[in-house]
Amino acid sequence: MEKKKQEGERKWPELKNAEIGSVVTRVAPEPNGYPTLGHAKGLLVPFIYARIYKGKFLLRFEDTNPRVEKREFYDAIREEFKALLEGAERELGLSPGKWDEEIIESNYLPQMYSMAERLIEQEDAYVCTCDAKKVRRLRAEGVECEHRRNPKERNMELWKEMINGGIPEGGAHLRLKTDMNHPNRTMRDPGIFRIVEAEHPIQGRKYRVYPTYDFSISVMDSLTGVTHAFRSKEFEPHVEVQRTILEKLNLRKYEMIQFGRVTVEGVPLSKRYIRPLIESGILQGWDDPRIPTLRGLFRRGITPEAISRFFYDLGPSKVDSTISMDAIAAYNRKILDSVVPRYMFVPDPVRAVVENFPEGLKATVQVHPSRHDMGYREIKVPAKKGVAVLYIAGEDKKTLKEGDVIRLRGLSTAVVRSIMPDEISLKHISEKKESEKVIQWVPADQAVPVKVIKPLSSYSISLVGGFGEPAMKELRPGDMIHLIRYGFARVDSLDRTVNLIFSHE
RNA sequence: GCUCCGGUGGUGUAGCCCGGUCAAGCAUGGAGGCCUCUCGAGCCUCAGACCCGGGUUCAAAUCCCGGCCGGAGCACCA
Repeated sequence: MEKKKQEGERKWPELKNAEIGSVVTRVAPEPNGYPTLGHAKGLLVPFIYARIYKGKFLLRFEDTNPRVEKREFYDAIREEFKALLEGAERELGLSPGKWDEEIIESNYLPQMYSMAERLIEQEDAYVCTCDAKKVRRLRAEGVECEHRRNPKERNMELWKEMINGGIPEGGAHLRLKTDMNHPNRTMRDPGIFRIVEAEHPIQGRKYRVYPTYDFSISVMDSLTGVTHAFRSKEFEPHVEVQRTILEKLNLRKYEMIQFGRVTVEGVPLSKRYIRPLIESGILQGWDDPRIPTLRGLFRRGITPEAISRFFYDLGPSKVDSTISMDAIAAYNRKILDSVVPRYMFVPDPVRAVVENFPEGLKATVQVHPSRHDMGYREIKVPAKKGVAVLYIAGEDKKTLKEGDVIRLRGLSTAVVRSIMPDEISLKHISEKKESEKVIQWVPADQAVPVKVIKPLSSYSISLVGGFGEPAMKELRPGDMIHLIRYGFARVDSLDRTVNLIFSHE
C-alpha cells in the first residue's frame, strides 16, 4: 500500500553534535512490567532520531534490580516494541523498523565490578555502612559520615565482603565520593552499588551486588557507543552525577538529552494503578482493552501506525504534555478509514417486515465506499409472497414515524406503514426519493450474532448485542472493520457470536 | 526549603543557540460549505497564540534583568 509520506512532513529539531551515519541512540527499559503508552515516547524519540541520522538504535534491558524484574517482561517489551517499530516503518517510512542490537545490562556486571574497584583504588568511592535512614539524613544536612575517611584498603575489604555475602542486604553500599555539600543533592556522595538478595531473572543467584541507575546508565551508554542518550525529564538532576562518573572513570562522553513526560487525560498509566485492578480480577489481564498498556491498546484496535504517527507529530519536546485518547483515536481513524472493510451491523435489533418486496431483489453493497477495488458483496434477501423480513437497529426505529420514507442501504426504498413495540412494518416502493434517511439492515434469515465490547473506563465495559450481515461470519480474530454508522472495531474472538472490541467512532 | 528544567492559538508543537525573511509555520480540535446510499473519510474556507514587566537594539517569540505560573529531582528504584 503506497502512502503519501513525503509532503508536509514536519522536521524534528536537529541534534547537537550529530553527524549523519554516526549517531547511536538507545531505549533502555527496565523489565519490570508491561509497557504502556507512557513508554512509547521513550522508544520512539531515540528510534526516530537514529533513523533520521541513519545511525544505530539499541534496545538495552536495564535489569539491575532483580527484586522487581521478571522474565516475562523482557518478552513483553520485545513484542510490543517490535510491533510499534514495524508500525513506525510502515507509517513513517523510517527503516529498518527494528532495533539494530539488543543488550542485556546484567551481562556487564563483571565489567562494572572492576570499574567499581578502580574507583575504590582511586579513592573516588567508599563503602558506607550507615543505614539508609541515616544516609538520607546526612545527605539532606550535608554532613559527612565517618566511613568517608576509611582508607582504600578497608573499602576494598568491605567491598569484597559485600560481594561474598559477608554483609546482609541493606548493611552496606558503595558511594561515589564527590561533595557532601553540593547544592544539587543528588550529587552528595550518591550510592552506586548496593546489595540485592533476590534471584535475577537471567543471572539467577550469581550476583548479589548490583549497580544503581546512575552508575549503570553512564557506564553502559559509554561502553555501547551511545552518542545521544534520551531519558525523560525527571532525570535532569542526574546529568551532573553521570558526568562525574564518566570523568572519574575516564570514559567517553556523550550527549544527554531530556524530554518531557506524557500524560493521558483521565487515563492512569502507572503500573501502581493498574496492577491491583488485575490482581483483584476487575481487569482480565495486561491486555485488557480498558487499559493503556500497548497490548491493551493493540487489542482494542489502536494500530502501531497510529501511535507512531502520533508521537512523531508530538515531537521530542522537553515540555510535559497532556494528550487525550480522542487525539490518538483521530490518528487511528485516519489510518484505518482508507483500508478497512465496511459491514452493516444492527445493534438492539428490531424486526422489519417489508411488504411488496420484489422476488429476487438483492443488495449489492460496496466493501468500501470510495474504493471500488475492494469489491462488492451481494446480500440475497428471500421474499415469501412478497414479504421480506429484516432487522434494523432499535435506535433507528425510534426516530421513525408512519409515512417516513427510508432507504435500506443498497437494497430498497421503503415507506413506513406502521410501528409496533417489537416490529416495524414497511412497504417497498419503486421510485427513489430525495433526502431519504439511509439506514443499515440485516436479512433475518442470515443474521450473524455479534457482540460489541466497549471499554468505558479502567473499571467498566459495556456490551452491545445485535446482528451483522452474513459476510461477518467470515471474519477472523485480529481483523479490523468499520461498522457503518457505528464505528471502528477489531475482531477479538469468534465462538457462537462474533466478538468485537469497539475502537472508536 | 534547595537544585534543575520549562512556559507559542482549545490541545500538541516548529521557530529561540546564530535578533530582521515571523503582520509566527504545521498538526489536531472547533465553525461553515462541498461531496458522499455511514452521523466516517476526503476537499475548500474561516476563527484562534509568542506568561507579565522592564531593558539592549534601527529591529526581540528570539538577547539581558526582574517577576509570575507549571513540572521534575533531592532513595542502598529506575
